[in-house]
Amino acid sequence: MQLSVNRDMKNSKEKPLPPGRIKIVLALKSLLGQKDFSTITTAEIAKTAGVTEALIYKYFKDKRDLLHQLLSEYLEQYRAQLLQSIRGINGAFNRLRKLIWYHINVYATNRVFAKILLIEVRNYPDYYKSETYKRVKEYSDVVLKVIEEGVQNAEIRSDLPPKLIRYGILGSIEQVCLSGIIFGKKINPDELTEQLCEFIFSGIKKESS
Amino acid sequence: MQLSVNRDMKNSKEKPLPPGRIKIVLALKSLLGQKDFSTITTAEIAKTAGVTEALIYKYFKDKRDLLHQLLSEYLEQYRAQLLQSIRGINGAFNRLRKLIWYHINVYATNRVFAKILLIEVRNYPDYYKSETYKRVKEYSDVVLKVIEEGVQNAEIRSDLPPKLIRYGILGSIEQVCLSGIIFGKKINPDELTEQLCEFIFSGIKKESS
Amino acid sequence: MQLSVNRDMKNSKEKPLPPGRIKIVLALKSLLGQKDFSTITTAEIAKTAGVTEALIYKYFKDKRDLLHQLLSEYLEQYRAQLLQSIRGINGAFNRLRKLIWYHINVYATNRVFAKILLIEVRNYPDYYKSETYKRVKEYSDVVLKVIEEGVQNAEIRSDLPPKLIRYGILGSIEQVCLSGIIFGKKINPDELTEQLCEFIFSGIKKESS
Amino acid sequence: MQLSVNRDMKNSKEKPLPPGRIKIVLALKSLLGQKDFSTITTAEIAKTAGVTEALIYKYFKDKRDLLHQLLSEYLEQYRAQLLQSIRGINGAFNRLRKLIWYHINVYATNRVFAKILLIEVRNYPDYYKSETYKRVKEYSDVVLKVIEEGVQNAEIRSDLPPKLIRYGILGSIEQVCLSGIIFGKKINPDELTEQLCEFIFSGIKKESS
DNA sequence: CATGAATGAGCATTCATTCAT
DNA sequence: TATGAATGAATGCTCATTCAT
Repeated sequence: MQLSVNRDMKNSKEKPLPPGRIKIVLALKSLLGQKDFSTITTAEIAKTAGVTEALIYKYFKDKRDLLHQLLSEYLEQYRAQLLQSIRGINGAFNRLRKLIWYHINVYATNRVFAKILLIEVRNYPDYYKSETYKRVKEYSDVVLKVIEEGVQNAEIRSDLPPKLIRYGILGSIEQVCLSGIIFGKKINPDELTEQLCEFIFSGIKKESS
Repeated sequence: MQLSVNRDMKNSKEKPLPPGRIKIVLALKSLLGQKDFSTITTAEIAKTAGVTEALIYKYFKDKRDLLHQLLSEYLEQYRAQLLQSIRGINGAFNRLRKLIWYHINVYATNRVFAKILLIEVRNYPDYYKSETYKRVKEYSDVVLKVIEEGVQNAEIRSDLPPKLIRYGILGSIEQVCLSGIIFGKKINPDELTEQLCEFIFSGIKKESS
Repeated sequence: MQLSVNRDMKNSKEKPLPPGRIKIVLALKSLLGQKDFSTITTAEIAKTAGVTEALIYKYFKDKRDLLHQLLSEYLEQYRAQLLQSIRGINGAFNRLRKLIWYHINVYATNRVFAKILLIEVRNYPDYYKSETYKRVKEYSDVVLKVIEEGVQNAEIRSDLPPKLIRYGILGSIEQVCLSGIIFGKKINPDELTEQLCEFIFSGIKKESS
Repeated sequence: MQLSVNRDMKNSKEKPLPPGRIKIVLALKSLLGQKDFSTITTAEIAKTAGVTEALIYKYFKDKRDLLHQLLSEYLEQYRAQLLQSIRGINGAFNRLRKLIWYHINVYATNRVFAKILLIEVRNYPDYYKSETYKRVKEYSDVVLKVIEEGVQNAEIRSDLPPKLIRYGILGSIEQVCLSGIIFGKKINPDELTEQLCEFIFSGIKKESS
């Protein structure tokens, strides 16, 4: 579940990211584990990273951009792992179950990522125009694809819009994880996956299947 | 559901609060509807209230104290209304249903209050030592009493600690309302009450009754 | 050595000072025993006095004026006591000894007064134009008179200007008391008087006498 | 007697201090010549220095730290000069006389330094835990060494603890300079040194020598 | 690739003071 | 005689950000 930050996203053959940049992102990641983004100062990030504050602005437009890029790197990483994790699994429901488990497990094991995604970025009005939001959509498109395949294979009801189903799935996961994240409680992926699938599958499963 | 801030809590015959104080509380209330408490500045509060920043510190120890007092006033108001609303209702389950509905409805209709109570104050480590927390407990004691009466009247199982039941009820309400509050979605009190009661009642109802 | 603040200075037959005023002066006196004048706030004075801040400005032009008036009352009190204390004493040297002892004793027993007089007021450029400074001169005129009488009675050298002698006496006392006051050490009036007189008297005493 | 602030203390080969920092220290030094530290504002310091207030906090922890660092630089400078000035002088008494003169002369020529050291810093309770206090002790250790050498060479009585003697010397100098500093009177180093030595030497000189 | 130096705007908070009642 | 309400002007300090080198 470790995220490699020293590789460029689009093409892993490209030259590695400069060490200063890596250190900065690593520093923010570490700090986000301890406190809110809004209470983290650039001075703090620079000190933790062992670089000067000015360097942050060499690589990132501003403090918020740094957060967004960190999030992007996480998202890209998780999207790739997600794709990998459902490879070779047959049946829409088995794939969805795996997918739900993977998603909950990310939230359960990476609180920093969960906190950013579920809380921090949403406060900012232009989040939905951001590059980050694009990546979030890329990520959720993986879910959509699995659903659409399930519909085509006549496993999933065709009278519900796939997007609605995806919304239901991701929304439920969020709702279920959110309070755990906010109040710092443990999240049990196995149990939650079980409960959630129980609910979702019997809701969307075609009667005849 | 409007909270009257211009009356003293303990004794409605006492002299009215000074207009500046009222304006300040009103200003914060209005601003909390638009943005996070941490991003609201004293200058902003003062400007919105039409008073000077200094006046804030005449009536409140500091910015946080202002938030706490606002919350206190809400809590006292709601506790009184809550007591009023269950008067004349017979049966522990009917009382609980009313109580749950009332509670959810407060969250649904007063987002500012909900946001403060469920998110803002919790970040502060000494919240649990605060005067505000005392009022929260006063409020939740009303719930406890209803449960204990239900136990005494043999309506509610006596093998579960009443405090645990209260925790379950309030916890469920919170969990259910939290994401609605954070993501600004509508909360439907009738529907949620129905679902919640379904779950809670069949869990705690005595078999023999 | 208690200073009665409830009587007007110029005429003891006049009506007593209003209780609010008395309380304010008393409050400042008490606070000056604990901390510097510059760190004492009007809010603190008012609270200690049990009155509102506004009342301070009914009786005193400003915070500094309050200090000056307190000092004035002390000075008037001490001048009267000083005159009283040398009554019936014969001989310039005996009178001076008494006078020096009295002066040192005031500093020793009333640190508040000493601190104001020796430190606080001097920082203010217009102290020398103030009403307070007039009273200080009135006080030191008592010393001057005793010296001049000593000169006329041929007890004290006539080749030294009496004002210079007075300056020497009061200057020595100050110097000797100052460090005690600043560093909070005890001041021993008997001992210091002895040493100071030894020095001063053998310096200014006429050879032939 | 001018203190060069643009050089590092430990190693004169090190890179020079940034111009902003120098300007700030210079500005405070200048302002301290005109008014009390407590009445000097950061805004004033910044304006006098021709920099922004924020820069003060880049180089100094807070306003008080700036004062301490200024004092430290003075102290280090003076300690070095003091060591230099007694080089080549033979005999404990000659060395002490020089040392006393030097010390008084510093107070006489650098009122700013004298005021800080004798008045300002003492009000702060944690002065005695500060880095500055360490330097003061370093400085006074020079005095102690001279005394101890005098004892070993049988010039100074060995029945008195050297530390006591040092305390007596420095204490006398302080007491003698203090009122001059507070009341802004001139201090005559030659005369004061003469008087002080007269007193101290005949007190501590060994009978037999 | 990275830094040292510097900044502008803002922050919560304080304080002496005023004035209508 | 006394007060309750309100204020203007600071105060020490922070923070994200810029830019020449």
